[in-house]
Amino acid sequence: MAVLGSKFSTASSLFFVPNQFTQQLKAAEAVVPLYELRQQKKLLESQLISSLDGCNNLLQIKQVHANVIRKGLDQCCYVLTKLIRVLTKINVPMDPYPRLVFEQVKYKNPFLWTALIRGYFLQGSLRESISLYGSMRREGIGPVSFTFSALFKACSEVLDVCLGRQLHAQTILVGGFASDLYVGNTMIDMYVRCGSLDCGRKVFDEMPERDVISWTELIVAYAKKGDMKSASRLFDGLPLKDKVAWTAMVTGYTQNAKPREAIEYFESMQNSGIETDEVTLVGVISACAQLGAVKYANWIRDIAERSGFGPINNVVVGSALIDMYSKCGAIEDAYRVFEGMKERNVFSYSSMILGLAMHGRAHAAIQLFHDMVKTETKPNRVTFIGVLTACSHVGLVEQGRQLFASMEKCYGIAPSADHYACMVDLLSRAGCLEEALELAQTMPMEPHGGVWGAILGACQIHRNPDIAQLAANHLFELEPHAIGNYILLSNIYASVGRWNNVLRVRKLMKEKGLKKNPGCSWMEGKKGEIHEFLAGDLTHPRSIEIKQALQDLLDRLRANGYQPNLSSVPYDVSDEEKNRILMTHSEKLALAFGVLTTSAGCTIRIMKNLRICEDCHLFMCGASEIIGREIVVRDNMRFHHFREGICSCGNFW
DNA sequence: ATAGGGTTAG
Repeated sequence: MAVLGSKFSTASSLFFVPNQFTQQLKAAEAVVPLYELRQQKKLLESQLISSLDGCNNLLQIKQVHANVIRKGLDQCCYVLTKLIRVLTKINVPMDPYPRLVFEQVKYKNPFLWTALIRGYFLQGSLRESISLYGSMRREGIGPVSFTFSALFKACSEVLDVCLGRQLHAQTILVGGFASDLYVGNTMIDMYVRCGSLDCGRKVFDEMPERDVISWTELIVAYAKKGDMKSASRLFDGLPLKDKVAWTAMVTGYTQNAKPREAIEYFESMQNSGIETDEVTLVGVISACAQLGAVKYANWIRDIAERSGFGPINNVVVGSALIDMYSKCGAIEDAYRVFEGMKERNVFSYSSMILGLAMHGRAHAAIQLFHDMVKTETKPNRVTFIGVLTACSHVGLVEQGRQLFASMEKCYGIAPSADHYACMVDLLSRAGCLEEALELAQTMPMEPHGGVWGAILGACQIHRNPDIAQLAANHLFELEPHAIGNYILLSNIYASVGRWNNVLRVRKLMKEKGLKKNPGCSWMEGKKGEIHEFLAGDLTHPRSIEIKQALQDLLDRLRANGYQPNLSSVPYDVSDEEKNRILMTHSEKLALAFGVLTTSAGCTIRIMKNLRICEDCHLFMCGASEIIGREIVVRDNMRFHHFREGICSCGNFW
């Protein structure tokens, strides 16, 4: 090949020596079979590599290795590098097997060296790894930037920032590598993954040359830390913004609970002519899920479908859409997406199960779980959270116990504190407060806020101020600033008329400088605009009409047997005053507005920032019957579908 | 070959 190459390697041979032209042709003919041979070898290599990719045990790898030797590729660094990497992946000790593979190659390239160095490193033989790095240098092979990239990658995998720093020093010592773009980028990534964002930033600032990857790495790091200000400042300075960088911003805002900004960035991204892919879509879909607005939900779904990443063929987009529609209150749409998907994985099932549970369709959720385990998709910890939540919302204590027991026995999943929290929730809601308390006190790990919070919540349903105080004591330690716990405890005391205790809790809140969140409800208008209602607030332009509509509703409800639940007012005031306060609750204002502005037969959808109170719940039940409409309320916990006087939660929330 | 992604309960 080298001989042939030299024969027509210069232009002069072609143009100035005519009698060589025929030689050229002959040479070309000779090249063709060689070329084919090369293609064949390439094909063979890639076949062997993909079969190595499919290996997950030593025996399979050894078979492929035998095949490699039979085909005469026992000196091919490309394939053997892969072999060593696969052996590393399944944790085969570097000595002796991978080491032997390495030794048998006469001309080792830097990739092969690096594979072995990385292998030793990942298996904890740091010294061997460093000494190999020394031998490599003595043999005059590198290091190449790739070696450092691999080593930094290894550092970030084992989160060893100390060694990372030493290697960083090496890159400067050896000379030149600290300014290499690849090395720099992997260094940034290493520091960032190890939690040293500032060091990553320093590397970035000192790099003589940066590319969009360097920028994006840092943007993501700032976003993950919750510092969107720094992230967006960097992004603004980025000269060439590509798809990944834009997506990092969209997703960053989503992950920091800023859905409107995420959607804004997505729109600017589209306006800049950057194409959308599935990763971007997933970020925006999550943002729409947080917004909870059906209008946006349909908007992004359309975009997904038009861009060729629709839910039918794309399992990730599909799963995100299921979650989004559930959180927008459109559980039917969520189910239609689920049904239409060609492929479903554990995310799709878990999202659907959680969605059904959130909407009070517990039996459907449990049924879906049983359907799921008949398929090849194995449930994971999140799936169990979903199905246990479902049990708890309909009070299926026995079924919940069985499922909980089956986690470890049938699926090899050790219950986590969160799963215990579900069980405690299930028991305490069902009225077994003592048993729930005992489980919280005997569970194998320290109970977290979720566990005590479940008990506290159930104490309101079952009017048990003593256990409530006990749970609250734990909560005040674990979450001293979570205002909801204080309010809940005070409401529990209020509901049984222990006003002294109510005052004590209020005083505690005051001492800690905690202020009650005002209740707030909102509705999506016909054009997608948001109408917001604060408790007791009459600043809406149509508040006179709203007040009148609410009064009409109240009169009709009373005529139908509704009696206001006065214990929902946590103040020690007259019954008359209690009656008045109840009618200022924000969800009632929103309901009256909904009655005024939507046409008959149309579902009224209300969102609320706090948990719906008992009286409003009762009121909604009655209203759904009287006006003959479905009312959907999303409170901070879950969805309530009120239809013909009955709520999907079975008065159990 | 170094950058971006979906489900979590009170």
